Amino acid sequence: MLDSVDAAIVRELQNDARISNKDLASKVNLAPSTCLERVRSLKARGVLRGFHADVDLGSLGRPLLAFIAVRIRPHTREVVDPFIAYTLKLPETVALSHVAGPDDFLVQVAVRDAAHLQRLLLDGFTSRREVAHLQTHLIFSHVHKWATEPYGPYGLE
Amino acid sequence: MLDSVDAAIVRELQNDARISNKDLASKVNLAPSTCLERVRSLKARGVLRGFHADVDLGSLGRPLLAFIAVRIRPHTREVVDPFIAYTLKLPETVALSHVAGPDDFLVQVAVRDAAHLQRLLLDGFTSRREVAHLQTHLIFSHVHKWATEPYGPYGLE
DNA sequence: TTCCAGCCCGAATTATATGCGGATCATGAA
DNA sequence: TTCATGATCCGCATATAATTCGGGCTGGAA
Repeated sequence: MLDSVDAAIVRELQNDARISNKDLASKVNLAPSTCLERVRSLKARGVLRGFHADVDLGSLGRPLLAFIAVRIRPHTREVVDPFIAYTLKLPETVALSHVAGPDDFLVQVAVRDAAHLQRLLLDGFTSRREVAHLQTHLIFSHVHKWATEPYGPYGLE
Repeated sequence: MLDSVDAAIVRELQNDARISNKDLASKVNLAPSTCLERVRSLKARGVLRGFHADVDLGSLGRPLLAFIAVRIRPHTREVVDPFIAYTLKLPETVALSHVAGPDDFLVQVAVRDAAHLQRLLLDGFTSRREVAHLQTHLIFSHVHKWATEPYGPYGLE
């Protein structure tokens, strides 16, 4: 379990993963050496899974975001697993969720423009036999909340 | 625009935002001092927006993920803006997308369990006057692809 | 009480980050 | 072609930071 110091470390690293160990230690009131051990422990325990740059997709030539809701038929492991592997290999794919409900997957994609999206849909999805239904949701704006508060012992909810 | 060295730097920082400047420089074949300047420039130009730890939500007591598709009525700025602000303040909210289509918003939430989700839906959403329709999609699995390849000059697509 | 595990700290040692002067190179004007 | 200009890069010197390690403190078990 996480104690309050772990929670503080996690929060700071969610806010700024490139903070120096020294500054991090100072923010959570630990000596740098101790802080370093804490961070290592959090990584070892799988709490901290990685550190990633948040990049402006427009600068990468992919300013348009969309969700693609996909229904797969048949919804069996033999079909689902390859579909997941395939989708994750598409350069346009940003995130993939396997969900419950009428739709089976929600694929978040980043593309250059509408024409690119159209090509992706036609060539990348509807052309596949297992894809039974598609619905596209253009994304006007998207906000990711990088910091998530712990729920339970250290949350008050 | 990004040249190929910028693209390489961005890719490395997407993979590991806590890489040392020295190691990063070595990976992209630059001197550390030059690499530092490149990274600063990428931040200044808004290409690198931030660096964030990827945290295991289960460790934070929120192992259950869901999308909540929300329809708002009326869909006017006077109603939409406060709804966005409200939703982003909920501790359960992880991401919020304003989308085109029958649904107006897709809210990604992280909760402790089904009961928590139910409470969130009833007290946090359906109780609000502007919320006309809700549909919840439990997320069985979710994969985020941290690295996105540039599209255009440096992509081959 | 004694031992031990779990945490924490500070000092010393390495390693890294950063500021700067100056070299190199592509470009475009004369 | 020649020269000025700006952009980019590098290496070195110095300031900072990361990391290791020995040891102290505390609470619980025996």
